[in-house]
Amino acid sequence: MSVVTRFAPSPTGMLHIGGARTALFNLLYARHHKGRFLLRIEDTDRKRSTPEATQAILNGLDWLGIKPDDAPVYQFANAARHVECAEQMIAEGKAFRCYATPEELQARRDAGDAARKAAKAEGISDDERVKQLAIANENLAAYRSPWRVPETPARTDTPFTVRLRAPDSGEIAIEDSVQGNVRVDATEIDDLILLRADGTPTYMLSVVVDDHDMGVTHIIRGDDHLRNALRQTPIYTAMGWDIPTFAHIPLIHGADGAKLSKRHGALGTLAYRDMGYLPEAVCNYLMRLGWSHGDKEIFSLEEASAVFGLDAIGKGPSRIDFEKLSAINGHYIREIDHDRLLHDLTAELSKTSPISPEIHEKVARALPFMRDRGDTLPELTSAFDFLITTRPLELNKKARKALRNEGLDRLALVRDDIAEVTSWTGNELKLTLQAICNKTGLSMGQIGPPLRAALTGGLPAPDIDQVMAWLGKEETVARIEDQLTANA
RNA sequence: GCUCCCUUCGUCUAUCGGUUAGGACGCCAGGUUUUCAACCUGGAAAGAGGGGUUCGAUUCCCCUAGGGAGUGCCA
Repeated sequence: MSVVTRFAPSPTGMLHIGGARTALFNLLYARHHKGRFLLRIEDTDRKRSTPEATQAILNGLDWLGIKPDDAPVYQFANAARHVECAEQMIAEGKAFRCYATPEELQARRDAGDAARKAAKAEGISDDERVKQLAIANENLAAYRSPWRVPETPARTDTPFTVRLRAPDSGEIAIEDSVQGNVRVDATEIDDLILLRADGTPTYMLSVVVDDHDMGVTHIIRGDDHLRNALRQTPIYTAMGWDIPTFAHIPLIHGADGAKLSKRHGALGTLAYRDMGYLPEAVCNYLMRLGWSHGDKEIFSLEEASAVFGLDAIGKGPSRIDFEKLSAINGHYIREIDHDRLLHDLTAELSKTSPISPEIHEKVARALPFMRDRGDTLPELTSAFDFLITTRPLELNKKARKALRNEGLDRLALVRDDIAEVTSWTGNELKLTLQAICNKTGLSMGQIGPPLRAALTGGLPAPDIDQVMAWLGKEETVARIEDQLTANA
């Protein structure tokens, strides 16, 4: 049987980093088994689902390079089918109509909670406490069965929900590829609601029906759904369907170990793009969060899918670490295609002010030698400041110091020889500087600093001969002249 | 509260009863050096605690502590 996986987000917000990783794992698993990876938008909550959120999710996946093998399925479009299944379960006595109102249900829950709290708060004997707890639990258990109406009388006058008739006794168990064998007593599983009072299907029903209809064989999702897997298996059983393989992966936490919040990184995936991260870096980082393959750190999607397996996923939650994300991003900044990096870089540069064709050309020339000067696009961008800055240069403290007294003399000393260079290449300029050293008896340590100060204003920059080559003769000489005249 | 799950350097992780407990990020030191990076070399850094099982436990079992998830007519 061919593997089918799916990613099933609900369109109520951005595609956050945890969702992206879940999608990634599903993709990787399907690829590894030469199966199919599908996307389903779980929009059954009409109040909270928005088209904007759907688009944001689609865009986020697209940016990461996570492409489903088929058009997305919109869950709400299958509502009629879901209702049909619920009705079949009613007809077969596997589901029932429940006439309890939300208020009644809440009252029951409150009563149970209150009794339990009271038992805990008051200083009472163990015997008494056990008794009270028993009463409280009985109250809670009571909310399973009293509303079961076997004959399902036609009571159209009262609103009702449709509930699954969950097993009353025994054990419900799933064999989870990540969590292992998870079993729970049947009394722990409630008669979950299949159809709301307004007749619409709930998530619980819809996922099961859609997963079955889409032929999903492996459900890989966050472990906040582990409990749901236990609750959903009775639906599969009631419908006489095969239960798919589950794999509940641990959630991602913020750097402080707490649940991911807006503060940490529960940002939309696209926010990472805007922060200057490359999609392959985000993918790579996400893959390694909770999954590993020996000591290997760098994976392309292809490399990862070749070796991906559920058994290598850890059970504990992992924390997001932006330092490491940046380091991996740096790796990819050094690796990706020149034109693409140039494109991204100029886009980043243009954010502050539009750049001229001349500057663009200089940046393009310098880029191959500048790649290791930043792990993210903004960092890399600022490394080009010395090139982009306009005359007259503003000198920082260090540069001013380098251009005092003998520094200025030395600058004057090199000016003519540099101005006479005809073949304006880094190599030629390097030789020129060496020749000046030989001629004057000065060292690079003596002529370098003032020259650098004049050319960069003190901004960080690579080798001075390269700097001159990229600036071009005209700009180089002009920057030197600026300092000589300003300090004359 | 209850149910279920988890626990190796600060972080991500390797180890599938016997290792000087390995790698990566970060950190520290040194080297290189005309600035700042990069780069190279080296270093510090971990089995939550307590009981078992075993010739031998990070590894298997139990307890405790800590953390997480769930407990909706949300998904």
